Amino acid sequence: METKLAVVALSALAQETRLAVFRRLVQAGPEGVAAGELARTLGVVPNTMSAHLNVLGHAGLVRSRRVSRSIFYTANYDQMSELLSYLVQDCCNGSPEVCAPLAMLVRDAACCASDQHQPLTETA
Amino acid sequence: METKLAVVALSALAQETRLAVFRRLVQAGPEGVAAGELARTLGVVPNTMSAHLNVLGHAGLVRSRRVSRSIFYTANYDQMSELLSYLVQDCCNGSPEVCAPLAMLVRDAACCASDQHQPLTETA
DNA sequence: CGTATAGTTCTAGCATCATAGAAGTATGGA
DNA sequence: TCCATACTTCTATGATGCTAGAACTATACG
Repeated sequence: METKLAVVALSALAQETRLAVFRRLVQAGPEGVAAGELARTLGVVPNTMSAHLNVLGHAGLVRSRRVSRSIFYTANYDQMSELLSYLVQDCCNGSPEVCAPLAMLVRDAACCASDQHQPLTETA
Repeated sequence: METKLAVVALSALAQETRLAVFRRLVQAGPEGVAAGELARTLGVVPNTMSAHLNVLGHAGLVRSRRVSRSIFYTANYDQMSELLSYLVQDCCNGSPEVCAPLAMLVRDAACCASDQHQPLTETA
């Protein structure tokens, strides 16, 4: 990840409402949550929520898809993983063999994420 | 980690100079880097750098210690781990068995960090 | 004590961001 | 076509943040 994009992503998360939205979407999984429900449950007027979602989307942290009249937002796990990787990257330069696996794990944080692999909901 | 603190930490990292400083300190390891050297190498005047370091310190992301006339700053790996944990926490609520180990790994990101355990440099 | 080095605090100006009212766009149903 | 629902875009205002000049504090050394 590039520095500028990392700053944009961190700025997007550095706001109480947006951070709450993002974590809610992370927890919600691939199905996502409608913009209206996010606004309602977080006590924010729709236009403000829309502005926040726009910021998160511009940072690549969320994606949206229209379902009838609602617009569902989902967390972009890949982007989140890249951001985490960027933060721990080259951690403790002296002992990379310790941090390398961590970075890989973080990179694999695309759990139940992209459409390429299944959510693994059957194990529960 | 509490929401407010997470926002403060993310805000601290959501700025180009501060993000560069933090990553440099993450890479530098336990020894840290002097404030003056950070200012010089990143092309920032000392007082501005001091302000940035103050923000990072207030967020708990860095610690400082005086060595003669210089003040050395080090990354607080524990706080970083907590922040990463906070972001991936409860990821994909449907399949926690996938994300739980990830969260634990991130929590253990205190590699070569605190004075409690060794850097494990012998594996190389 | 006097001077140089290393950082910090004070202060002010400029820029960016968060918020919400009002208006506009898109979908669904009668 | 007409209306209701669901979001978004436009706009303006108040708040917060970044930056750097100037002055201040702390350490080192002769």
